[in-house]
Amino acid sequence: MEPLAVRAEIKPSRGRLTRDAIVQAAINIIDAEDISGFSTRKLGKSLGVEAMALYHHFKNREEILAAVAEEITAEIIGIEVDYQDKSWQDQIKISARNALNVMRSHKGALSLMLEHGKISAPWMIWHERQLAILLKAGLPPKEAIAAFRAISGYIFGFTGFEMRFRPIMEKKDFVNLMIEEFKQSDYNSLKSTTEYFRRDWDDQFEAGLDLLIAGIAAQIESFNKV
Amino acid sequence: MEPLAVRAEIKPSRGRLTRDAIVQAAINIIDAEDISGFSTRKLGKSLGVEAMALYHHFKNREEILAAVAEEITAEIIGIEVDYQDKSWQDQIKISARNALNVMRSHKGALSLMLEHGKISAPWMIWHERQLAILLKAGLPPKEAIAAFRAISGYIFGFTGFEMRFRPIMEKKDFVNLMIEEFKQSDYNSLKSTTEYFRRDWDDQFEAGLDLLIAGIAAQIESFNKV
DNA sequence: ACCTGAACACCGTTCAAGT
DNA sequence: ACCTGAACACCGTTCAAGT
Repeated sequence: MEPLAVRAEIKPSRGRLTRDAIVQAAINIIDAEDISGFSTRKLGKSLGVEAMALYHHFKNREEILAAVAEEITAEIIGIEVDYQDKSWQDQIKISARNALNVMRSHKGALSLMLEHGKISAPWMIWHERQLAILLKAGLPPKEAIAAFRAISGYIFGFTGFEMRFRPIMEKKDFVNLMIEEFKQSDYNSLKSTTEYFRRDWDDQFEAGLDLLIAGIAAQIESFNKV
Repeated sequence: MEPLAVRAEIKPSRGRLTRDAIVQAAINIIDAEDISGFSTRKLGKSLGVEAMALYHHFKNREEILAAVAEEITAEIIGIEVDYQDKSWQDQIKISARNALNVMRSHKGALSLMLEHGKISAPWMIWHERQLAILLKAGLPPKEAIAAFRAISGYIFGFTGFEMRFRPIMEKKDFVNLMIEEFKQSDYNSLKSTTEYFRRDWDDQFEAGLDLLIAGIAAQIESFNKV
């Protein structure tokens, strides 16, 4: 009979690794160090395991990153509360803001989704919910898809730019650098707006969304008239 | 005196490498093999040079990729023709379509810009031109920036999704797979629209842009009324 | 079934050395 | 000034072996 101590040491390391634990550890690394700081070897180490152990749960690195993208998509749709009593405009706004907030908490989320995202269950739920809102609001299928793509494109595009450029624009010397840059140029439109670029990201996000919603509302109205 | 043949062999390899040549070679690799297939060693080999020679022209891999992102941004704004006689709506549409076309010809462009893009000269020209159109159309600075961000966000977000999901959706068995997937679900909105998803990308891009333009036009009108 | 160790082919980057 | 060769610390992944 073997000493219990040894069994006790080995037992908890048996089957300890799960897909969920791996995905969570991967998200932690990517949040802290960006995608460029992610490696299967680091991931293994953070789980107290050799990197090769991961291959028992995932086919390869690509599949791990696809699972991370799916998990973040699940986070985006998961925090959506019941809002059936709200107008379609408010429903669009609430889910858009949720998406923005989740992406803000995972800086590399968008690149991850664009490079490794699959058509996953949460991704389909996102489609389903947005389409349901737009169809119920009165858009025919074809127009609903165009509106859906416009909204999703805007949300993720805006977020992508914010993630990349906001830190640069919010640096103390950004405006001075730009003014210096513009001195010998004729970038008059940029000159007159530079100061606004670094402020009010939340308001700007909402304002852009309102433009889109106004366009959609006008289209719904035109359909109702016929 | 040394034999000329040797000098002739060595001479053309002296100063052969330029930043432009490196960037072009990098674009070729990324277009053909995606970002994941890019390495400084491959890049060197494609130029007939050791990878370490690149370090004389660029500080590191990151700087090469930033230069690639800048070059593609230059392509996006470079093909914009003179359109001063068009309406602001058409000017927005033409430049949006140009951006879409360039991104279509460089599959990995968006990820590249979001991960390695800097506030470069062509990037500023893009801002300047779009803002000039919107300011001239009648928007105050703050609203012009919101509209600019909405348009740019939409263009790049839509394009990002198209690059990632269009190839998947256009596969022959996509609709069947989705129908199979939906059989035991209540994704009713998706069910009724699945077929539309794979078609008419150009029309959908235009339709989404029209929604945004309609919203902006309404806002301009409201400013004119005051 | 689940994990390790050794190995392979590949990375980015440095540094001293060559011309 | 521009490029190479050797070296270093890292990759992703495979495979046979351990429990």
